[in-house]
Amino acid sequence: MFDANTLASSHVPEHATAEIIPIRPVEPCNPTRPATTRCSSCSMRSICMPADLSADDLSKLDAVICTTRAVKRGDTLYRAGDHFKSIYAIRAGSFKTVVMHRDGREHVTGFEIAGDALGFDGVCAGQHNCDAIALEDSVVCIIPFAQLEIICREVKSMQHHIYQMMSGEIVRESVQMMLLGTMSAEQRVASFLLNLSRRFKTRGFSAAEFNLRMTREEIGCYLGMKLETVSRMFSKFQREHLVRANGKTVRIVDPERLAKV
Amino acid sequence: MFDANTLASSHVPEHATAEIIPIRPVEPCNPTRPATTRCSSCSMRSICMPADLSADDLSKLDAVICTTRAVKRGDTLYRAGDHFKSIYAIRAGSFKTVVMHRDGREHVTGFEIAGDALGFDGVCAGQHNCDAIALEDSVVCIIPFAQLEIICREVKSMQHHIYQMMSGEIVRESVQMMLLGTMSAEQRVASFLLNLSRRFKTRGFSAAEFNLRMTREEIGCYLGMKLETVSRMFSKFQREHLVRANGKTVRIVDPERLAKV
DNA sequence: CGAAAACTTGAGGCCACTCAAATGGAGTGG
DNA sequence: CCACTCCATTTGAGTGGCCTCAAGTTTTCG
Repeated sequence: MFDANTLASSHVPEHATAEIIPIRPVEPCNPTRPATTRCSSCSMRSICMPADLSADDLSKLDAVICTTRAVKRGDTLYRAGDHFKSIYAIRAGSFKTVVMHRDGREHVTGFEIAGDALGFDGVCAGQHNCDAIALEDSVVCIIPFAQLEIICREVKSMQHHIYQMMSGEIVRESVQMMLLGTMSAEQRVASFLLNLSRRFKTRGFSAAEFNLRMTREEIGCYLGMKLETVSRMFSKFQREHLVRANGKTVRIVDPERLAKV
Repeated sequence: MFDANTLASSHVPEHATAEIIPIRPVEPCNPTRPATTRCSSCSMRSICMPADLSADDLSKLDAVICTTRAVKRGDTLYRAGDHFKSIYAIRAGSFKTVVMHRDGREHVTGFEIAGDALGFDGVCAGQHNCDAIALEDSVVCIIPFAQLEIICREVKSMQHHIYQMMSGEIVRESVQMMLLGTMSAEQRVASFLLNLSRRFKTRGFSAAEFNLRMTREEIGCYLGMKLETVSRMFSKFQREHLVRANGKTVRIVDPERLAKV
């Protein structure tokens, strides 16, 4: 088996593997064997698809989502301006989405990890609105949107699920706008760490300790501050025994007090 | 006829009516007659519905969207936590959407005017995520979401249109995140004015002169700055002959230079 | 292993905030 | 219609948080 969990774990650096605790059993990764990409047997299904699909519905999905794509660290899955054709479910790895202003200014609009979907921004204008860049070697399921629309006309729960996913993105973005509009640098970094923690936990990893796949600069660009400020906040939290940060490895020591910052 | 244009115009304060130039003919408003709310005859249709609906499709829409609701200035259309049942198309007037943090901090996530849709944030969790508050006496079309989903399974172009609207909201929010994350106070206010201008123009009003329905404080809360700073930027633009602002009345004198700020 | 990239920390400056006061405008009641 | 009140807006003065610039250290990766 070659599922998302296996891959995700296989990309954790050696020195940190012991700290990351997958709840689901981890099976050995066999990269020589072609990926069997079927929603019906995917361990990410509970995260990226509705729960109540029948066997019949699942076979429809399997017929549509039959290809995956590997994206190497630093490569783009799509760029702003690219023709929109598919959305992508992250099977393994992680991405950042970046919007660019005409004057060259960049802003990171989100970090997406295994189980997240990418690409809904392209439906509106028929072309993507941001760059999606892999933060590590990653694998995505390719979901042709036209075919997904057909399924959604046939399967009510799929239809509703897609609406929920898009609505969820709207809600997450509005929360992020509040963060950017009203919070201090200290509060933003605290929120960021707790948010990542919660998402890792949902996916069966440790909520307390994890590895950041993004640089301080990328975090800063996401939170609307400079990389030096991010670094200072990490140091501050460390001094206050809220967090232990060692480079990319982060341990949240006191989540309650961190939330109250 | 009792359409959105008529209403919108009827709410423009007397002293400003002459400045606002509707492109479509304005018909007299007759508030004693019940509103005939039919998509098939609504002048906002080109803004809030797909262009290529057949007569048959339109009659399906008319069967679903049969009620409107008047919301007085300052009243809420819905609140965060309210059970989600419908989305709303603004027929006349304008709204702000506000998210609130546990600690009482508020952030304005958007200003919506006639032709815009409201409420997609509720699909995700089955309850609304923000408050929608009328900035002036307004009228919305109520669109029960469950029934809209049924239409979307039957009418391909409606299905696609809803996806486009939600995607559009995702894109607008990501642009706003960039604004909040990377721009100076001066640039934010300039973007805000140009954005409003463009939207008024799309709806057949003057791009150069319009009335703000929101206070400086609400603008500041939307742009992530204090009301005093908003006021200072207005004054600054006035000194530089980019904008003429007199209270709520704004005239954009030099849009090109304003865009380059 | 070596070069490049990422990270940390310090010093000083600037933009937006806070606090304060005066002015203007809208709505209300006599 | 006017006086009054309340809220919104403008403007000024001073402060502080985050940015800029810089140097040194650590980590990553070919």
